[in-house]
Amino acid sequence: MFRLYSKACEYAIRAFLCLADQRNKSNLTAREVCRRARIPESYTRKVFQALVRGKYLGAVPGNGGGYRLLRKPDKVSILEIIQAVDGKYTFERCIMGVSRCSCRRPCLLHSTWEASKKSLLKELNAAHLEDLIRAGNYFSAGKAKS
Amino acid sequence: MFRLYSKACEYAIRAFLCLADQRNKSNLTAREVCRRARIPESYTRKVFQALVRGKYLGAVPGNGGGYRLLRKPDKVSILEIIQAVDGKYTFERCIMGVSRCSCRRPCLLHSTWEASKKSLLKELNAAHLEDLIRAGNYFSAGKAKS
DNA sequence: ATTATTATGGATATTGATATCCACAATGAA
DNA sequence: TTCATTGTGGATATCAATATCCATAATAAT
Repeated sequence: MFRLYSKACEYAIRAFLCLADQRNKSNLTAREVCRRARIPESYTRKVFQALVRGKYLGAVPGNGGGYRLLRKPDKVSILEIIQAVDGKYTFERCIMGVSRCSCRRPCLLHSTWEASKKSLLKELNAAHLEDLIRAGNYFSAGKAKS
Repeated sequence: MFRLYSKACEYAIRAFLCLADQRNKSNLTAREVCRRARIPESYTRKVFQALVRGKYLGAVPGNGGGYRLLRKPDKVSILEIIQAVDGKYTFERCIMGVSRCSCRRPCLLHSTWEASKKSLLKELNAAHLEDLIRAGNYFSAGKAKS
């Protein structure tokens, strides 16, 4: 079925929003982030590791340690998070599974999808963590059903 | 990662285009459709079964039998095929996995996604089998990598 | 009626995404 | 130094999507 992004990515977005909300305060442990964001801890830990390697998160091990956002919430778009977790080219693969699909050798849905994708990416690129938190539904957002 | 639709759906679209191209001629066996569309036969057979139940395809068993499109190619949109295979509500599930997400109780990405989805569905609804075949890239479309 | 052909439905195998667990390294506090 | 705390990395488990196989039913030709 349709999926905009992976589960790992869903958790990352929720965690980022949590960490963005915590900005300028002390860092948060993985346990605490996952508790607040209501996402599975053991799995999300793996996601964090990748995000640390990608320089999105800073990690401090040991007593008093935890994670913190390395970039300003108004500079991190949802599109960036998706690409950081699901891969830079997650939206570039041919939706018909044609390996050598391109404008010159288009698959059957190439132009249709190109048009749709353009507006999709535009929206995702325009949505920043800061905006979503300001929108005010941060704490009312329900639990993700894992 | 991102997926507009399932593999089953990808095969259905390719098969439908093949059957639409065959319109007004005799029906085609599953084997022949899959050979022409370059999709795995054993799996696609299962997809056909569902499409027969959904009244999209007509099936004739026995010698000389096969499948045929029950509706005119200019009346079948890509969106319809997707919904027939992946479920009518495949685009309606909350992308944040929030079970009770709605306009009144929006998830963090609700409005962002609603805007994106609107244009996406518009494109998919406007693309009909007839159009895609007329576009002329039907036979040049490469093999899907299974 | 017999045979060849074709779709159907059930059962099972394979694969990738998701999820969990545990030993280990790193850090701060006592 | 010793201890509690916390992130890291490897291994493994679980689950849903994908894929394959086989016995059976339906149909046409002979």
